[in-house]
Amino acid sequence: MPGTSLDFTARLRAAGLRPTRQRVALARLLFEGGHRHVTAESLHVEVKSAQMPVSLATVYNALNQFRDAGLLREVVVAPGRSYFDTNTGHHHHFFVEPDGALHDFPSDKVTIAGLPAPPKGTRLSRVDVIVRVRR
Amino acid sequence: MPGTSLDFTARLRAAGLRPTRQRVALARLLFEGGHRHVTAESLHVEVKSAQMPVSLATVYNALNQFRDAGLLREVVVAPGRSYFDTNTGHHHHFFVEPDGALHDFPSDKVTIAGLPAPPKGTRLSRVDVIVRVRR
DNA sequence: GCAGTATTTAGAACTGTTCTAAACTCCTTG
DNA sequence: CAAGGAGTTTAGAACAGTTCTAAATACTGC
Ligand SMILES: [Mn+2]
Ligand SMILES: [Mn+2]
Ligand SMILES: [Zn+2]
Ligand SMILES: [Zn+2]
Repeated sequence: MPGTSLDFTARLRAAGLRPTRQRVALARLLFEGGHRHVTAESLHVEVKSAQMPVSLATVYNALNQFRDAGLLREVVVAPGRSYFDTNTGHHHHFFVEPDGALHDFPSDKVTIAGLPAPPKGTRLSRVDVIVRVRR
Repeated sequence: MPGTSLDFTARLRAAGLRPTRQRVALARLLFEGGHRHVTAESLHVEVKSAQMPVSLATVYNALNQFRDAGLLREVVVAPGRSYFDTNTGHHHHFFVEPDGALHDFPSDKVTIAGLPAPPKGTRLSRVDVIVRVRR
């Protein structure tokens, strides 16, 4: 029976997180469809309107834990608000201002050549490309 | 007499901003040396310790006005804090985590090929490349 | 100099996020 | 199939960064 909470229970356990009612509900919203970009506030609204009340603090806790567990990645594109991205693979973003909408694009067709070497004493961690667009 | 506040007075006036004592002091700190990346808080500390007390609200006002006038550009790389960049030309950034240090690199040696077309109904505004590195 | 508008300022307000500590729940063990 | 205990949730307080308010002050054009 696909789409069941059993999947998420196992997935959370594998990530070292107890599959609580709240985390399973959030994981289902986040992971059962296609890739998503949410903010804490938007996910909180969503989980509340799905007859599944979860406190805002728990939404923040879960997003941070999911990110730390590698289930989500955090995207910083605008001041004062973090996006969480269910697509943890290599990819980049369009950011539509002023809406705040994020759209993925695959990084494998994009070639970035000529990047200088990291500053002395540092190792490369990630390259983010943010293509800002306007209506 | 180079390095005088006269330069900044003229530059502010040209940007449509009255050259007040506070704005001239901030402009001097920002623009008289090489390119810089500051936060409101860091600039506030700096201007205070230069026997030139300016309120934090004024630092925020000035940074936003300088940015709106095209004298600065705002860089968003970390949640909860904005950087302001005196280098308004085309360039990209190394971001050293967890220090929060920003380093410029020129964009003219970097080639980004294969970027997809902007989403329907949007125009390209800017492409930001952030190379995140760790110690 | 004066008038009038722009600017500055301290402090309040606001937003997004984290913290606190008490209540609750999952899970292991007996 | 209890407890018991560690992990989790929660409301609300606290916090950090930023913006707002409205009264005082400083530029500027006359
Ligand atoms: Mn965080
Ligand atoms: Mn701003
Ligand atoms: Zn994404
Ligand atoms: Zn820069």
